[in-house]
Amino acid sequence: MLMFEDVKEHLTQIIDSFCQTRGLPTGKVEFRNIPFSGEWGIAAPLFPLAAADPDKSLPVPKKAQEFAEILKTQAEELPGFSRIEAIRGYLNLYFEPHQYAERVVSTVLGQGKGFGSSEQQGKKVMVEYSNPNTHKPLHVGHLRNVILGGSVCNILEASGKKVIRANYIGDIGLHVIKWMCNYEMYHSGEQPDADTMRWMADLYAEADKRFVSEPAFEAAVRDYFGRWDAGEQHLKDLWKQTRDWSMEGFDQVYALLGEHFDRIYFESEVEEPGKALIEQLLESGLAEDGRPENPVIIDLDKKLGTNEEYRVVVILRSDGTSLYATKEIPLAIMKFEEYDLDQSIYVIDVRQSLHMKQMSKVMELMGYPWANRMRHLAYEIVNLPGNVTMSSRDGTVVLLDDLIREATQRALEVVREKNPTLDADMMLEVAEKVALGAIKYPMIARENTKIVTFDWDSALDFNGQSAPYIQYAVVRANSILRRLNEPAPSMAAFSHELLPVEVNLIEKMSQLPDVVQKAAVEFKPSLVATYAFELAQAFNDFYTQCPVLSAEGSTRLSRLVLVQAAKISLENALSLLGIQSPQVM
RNA sequence: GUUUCCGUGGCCUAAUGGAUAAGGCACUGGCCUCCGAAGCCAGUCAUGUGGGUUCGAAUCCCACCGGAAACACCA
Repeated sequence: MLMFEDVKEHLTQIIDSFCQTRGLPTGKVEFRNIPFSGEWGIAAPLFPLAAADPDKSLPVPKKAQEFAEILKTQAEELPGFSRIEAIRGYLNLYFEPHQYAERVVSTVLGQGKGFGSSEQQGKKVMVEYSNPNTHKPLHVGHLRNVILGGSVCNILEASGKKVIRANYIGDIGLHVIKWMCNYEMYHSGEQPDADTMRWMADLYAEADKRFVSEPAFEAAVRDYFGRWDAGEQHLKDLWKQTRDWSMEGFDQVYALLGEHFDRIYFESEVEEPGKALIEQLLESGLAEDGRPENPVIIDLDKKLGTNEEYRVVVILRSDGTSLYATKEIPLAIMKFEEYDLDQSIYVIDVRQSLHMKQMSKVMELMGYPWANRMRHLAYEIVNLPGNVTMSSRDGTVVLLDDLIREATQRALEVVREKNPTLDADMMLEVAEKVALGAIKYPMIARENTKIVTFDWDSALDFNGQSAPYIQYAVVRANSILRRLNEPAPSMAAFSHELLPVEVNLIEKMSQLPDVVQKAAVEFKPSLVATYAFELAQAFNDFYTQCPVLSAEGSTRLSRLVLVQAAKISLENALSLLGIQSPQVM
């Protein structure tokens, strides 16, 4: 509870002086929330203190209870608590509910959109994410990366970091050559239609199919690759044009998802610097040249004296062409030189863990002091039911385009049914917000290291633990405020008897700043996703049990400000997840 | 073979080493003359196995079982 540091400090002083008189070490006691609902306070488990007592005449739980009872009498002078109890080795302090309700609600209302965020501390962090290949479609697997990366950026910003959103685009390679070759042979002169993404994707699928099934086409592609390497101008022009189309398609999707980037890196711009670096690595003796038979490698285990831990990195093919690692090395350097980063984060799926570990080690061996400030944020992939990995080759991918379209269509049907009086534009706007929320939420609502299984039924389910459930709570709150025929009060005293559901709602709201901090430190948007759902649950409990507009006098006023604060908290939590809140649905 | 990740009700997930393991889906039965039923209430069912550390373990350590992944010219 970030908002009640002063209370904790007082209590800490009491406990510390108790420790000093008994000859016990200080700083052993940490506070936690009381896990029972309906009451509101902090708890101090005294077991660590009891275990540290050299006097072992009593078992730890009994001693903890004894300490709790002594501390209870000493803490009773503290203001602001309605009740203090010593039970089962815990010292529980229950807040005076009205006072703290006012404190929480006025903080939320005072900070508004900033509630949950902390002040800037000047630390600079780059987050690289999304990283699509041009000329290829985006599918549901890419979605997890974009949503996770974007959300991590939001959360880091809210925690007080300066964030640079970076995107590393794969704009060269076999996939690009295949696409261009197929285009020139079968679609020469054609232009993308309004749905650029889709058009590019269809042509890519066609090219890939020909590549594996038509030997003549495969031969043509190889010929193309040769001409590309020779630097034929015509191909460069075509490449630039088609890459632009692909980038336009990405921009459409990013706009729809609400994502933006501060810095775009292209693979093509780091290829030559990479090759130059390889020469340096060979001169310094770090790399070994096996050409022409074998590739250029760095044998990390040999250099470090480790055994099967870092393995071997291949940094240049035996024919002298570049690889992933060739380009990663200059890119990492460029980032730190350009931005003087405190941290450089890579949102990349878990299968590249070894590779990321190797890259960081290579940087260290090259003598860069920032090598240990690179961090791989690994996440598990998105599977299909039955543990089937999505593969563009097997045609098992679920295209992002199709998913968004289908979800929006479904959402539109529901909106039309629930809210038939809305005009058509508004219906579509609401349907998009609901659909996108529903799609995004499962991508970040579980731990990064757990596999997400995609299936259409649950992706299009707008009930239960889902974004629409949380959005619905916002809409309900908004509905109350909309029906109010007078200006909403800016603040009110909480003098009525608070029901347990009101206390729970207020307590949940108060936790947002803590949740954001923790999510930022651990790079876990899932904590915010879970929190947002619990907050919505707390609001729904409140909504069903506490009449607002029909309540009397001060109860009505205090509930009105509570509704406003709850709405702000819900919207802020959703916004950190990259999910928008409709006002009606 | 080496290494990493994951094992919690029928299914999916949650729980700074702390109190009675929390929700969602599905299923069954209730709740709209009352601020929006995309909601609420009620019911059945769970920490892979065996050790260890600890006052206390779903959580930390070891072993095993089961699943996934990575490990020299894909990214």
